[in-house]
Amino acid sequence: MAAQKTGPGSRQPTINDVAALAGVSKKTVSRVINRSEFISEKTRTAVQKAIETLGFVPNPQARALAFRRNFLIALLHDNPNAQTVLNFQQGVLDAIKDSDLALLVRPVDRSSDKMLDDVRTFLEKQRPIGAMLLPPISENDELAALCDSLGVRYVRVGSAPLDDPLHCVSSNDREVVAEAVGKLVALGHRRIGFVRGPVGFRSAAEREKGFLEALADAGLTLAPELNEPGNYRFTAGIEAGEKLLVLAEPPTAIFCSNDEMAAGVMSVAHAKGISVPGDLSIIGFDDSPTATQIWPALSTVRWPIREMGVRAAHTLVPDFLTGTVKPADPDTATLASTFVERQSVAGPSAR
Amino acid sequence: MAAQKTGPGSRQPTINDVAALAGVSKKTVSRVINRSEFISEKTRTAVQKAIETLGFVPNPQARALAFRRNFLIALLHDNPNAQTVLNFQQGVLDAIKDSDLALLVRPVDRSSDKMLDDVRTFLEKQRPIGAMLLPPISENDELAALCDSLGVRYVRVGSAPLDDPLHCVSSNDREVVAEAVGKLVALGHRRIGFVRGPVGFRSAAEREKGFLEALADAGLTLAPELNEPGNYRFTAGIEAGEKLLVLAEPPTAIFCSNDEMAAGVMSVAHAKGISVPGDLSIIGFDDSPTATQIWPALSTVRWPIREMGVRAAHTLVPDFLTGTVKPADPDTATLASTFVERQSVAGPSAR
DNA sequence: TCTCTAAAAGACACCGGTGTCAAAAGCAAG
DNA sequence: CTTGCTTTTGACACCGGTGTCTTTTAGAGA
Repeated sequence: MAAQKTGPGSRQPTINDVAALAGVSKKTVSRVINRSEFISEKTRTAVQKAIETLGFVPNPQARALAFRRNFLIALLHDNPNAQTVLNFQQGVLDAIKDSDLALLVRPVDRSSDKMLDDVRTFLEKQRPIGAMLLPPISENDELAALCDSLGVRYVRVGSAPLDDPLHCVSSNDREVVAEAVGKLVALGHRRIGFVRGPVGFRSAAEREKGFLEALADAGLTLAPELNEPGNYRFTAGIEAGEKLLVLAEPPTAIFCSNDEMAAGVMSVAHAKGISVPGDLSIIGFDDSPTATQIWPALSTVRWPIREMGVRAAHTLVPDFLTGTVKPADPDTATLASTFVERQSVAGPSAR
Repeated sequence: MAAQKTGPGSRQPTINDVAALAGVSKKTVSRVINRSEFISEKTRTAVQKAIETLGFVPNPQARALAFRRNFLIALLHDNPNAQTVLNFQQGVLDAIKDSDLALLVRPVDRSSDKMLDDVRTFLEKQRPIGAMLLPPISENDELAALCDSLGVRYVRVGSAPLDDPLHCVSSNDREVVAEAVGKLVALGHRRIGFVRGPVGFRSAAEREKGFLEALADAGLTLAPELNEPGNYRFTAGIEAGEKLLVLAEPPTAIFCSNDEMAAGVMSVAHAKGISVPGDLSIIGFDDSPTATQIWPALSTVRWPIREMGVRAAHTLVPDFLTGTVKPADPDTATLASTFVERQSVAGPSAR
């Protein structure tokens, strides 16, 4: 007798509707939804049929409440590079596709002094199971501590291990930068300029290490006048270019710690009539969209950001991801970046 | 007797804890949370204090359940341009900052034939209050119909009104393209090439209209050999450039329907030794990061994407956004794009 | 002081699921 | 046909809030 269970109009069917239609208790329906093993095949089939007939979809809010845990994971980033964020996000979505999880994306303002409070408020309000921290904010230890103190799991994504493997997904940037710069050396370059990333960034330090390693391997050292500071911005590339390219003995190649700065250096070269790669080889880092949208196309290092998203999801919430897209090699937390050769690199011109 | 209400360790305080501490019923606490007017100042203050003492944050899942409505809005996009998505998202977040809403971001694959099913599943599962559709998927009428049929509000974001104002936030791309091309004409350009966006895209059609309008206003027509198809990709710009720049009488200026294609055309110009802007002026559209990361910097049209995010949020869920960041002019659904002049434009060289 | 009314506060069911534990059903062995 | 066990199912409380309706309190007027 109780009110018409399928409801008037388009009310969303509930577990009670399914139970009524299948002639079982709601708890039994719950068991089917959650793939409990203590249920007979016959009942399971009947309930499944009722679920399909009604087009029942469990209410995630109600489940979250009853489970005392919701099914959200958060992606915190400070957008240094939109494409990177989106690619990573795509990887995470690949990984959680067939799970019950949903993804909340949250930009944070690293430069704000209220940053920690903002994140705290966000985490307290949404109570995600876990949070993924993209660089550069992944390098912030206070943030990781905050997650810990709130009982929110976290994974830090970075260019080198930042924490124990349980909390970390990283790529081998240092090695690949060394490889890339090694190729410059192999081509015959001896005066190789360096444009650094911002001070205090782990990624910048790793790239610098890789660069210096490659020089050292070749028995070279970095002349002070070839070492330029930078901040990952295009304008820093311009400034570095303006200095490096007017030297009495200018470099024949320049490694820039990211693509944006490499684009800046390249602009200066164009403006000064310096041919790339004829007179100057340039290598960047990130394989951002810009890398293939400038001329000549930029040789750069691509980090496996989408795969890192998959990996990060599996590191963060392995218990929620049975039977979904898996990372290629679940045992290593470090994924391989690759050097992508394009037209901005050639041997030094004979002079 | 009842278990220690503040709980062992770090259990999140609930409304019951607050009620107990303040010595009132949970319903009264609920009234304070929801700013009910039927409550005495004294009680409100006492409850507020208890809330602060405990650091109580209402459980959004429980609220969602009780309200029979959650506090989620969704952003659906098919990532044509990562920066655009992120800027729009930022605008939405600006708008919902002080509200109870949270934002779910969801990329969809426009080219998949399961796209509608995917979106349906997503909406049924998450049941957001509303969805924002970014171009190009905002142009998909089936998607809008799907939202309607699921009782999910929606807003379509586009380069021109796509629907009634209740469901639409747009920019005046056509006018601004006409303005930009008008400047080329004013500089003395007569042979102006055109690289179109993909067929079937509203944005491409609008930009084309604006281009043709400007020509018509100047009494010019578009010569067939100066009209190139495109698809918003860099390679399409390359192809268009390869054709336009080898003509017996090449254009002195080219309008490209987006920045990426403009970058392609510019690459071809560089490769052919054609000076930009000396021999060729180029205008793009989007003001993407690339626009300022190529040399010379690209003149382009910037659409007010972040402001559109704010506007979209207010159009979608005005009832949830009292007292938060407001759009500048709440009455128009159409926002103004602007022409951004940079170094890629000059008068035609005398020949 | 007492009555009446409006404002404030509370009791209790309910939103749609899950956990616990008890009851029912199924089945092999006696 | 029982007994005793295991498997399957269900009753009921509960998660943490809100809606409805009732009761209590406060204040104005007689």
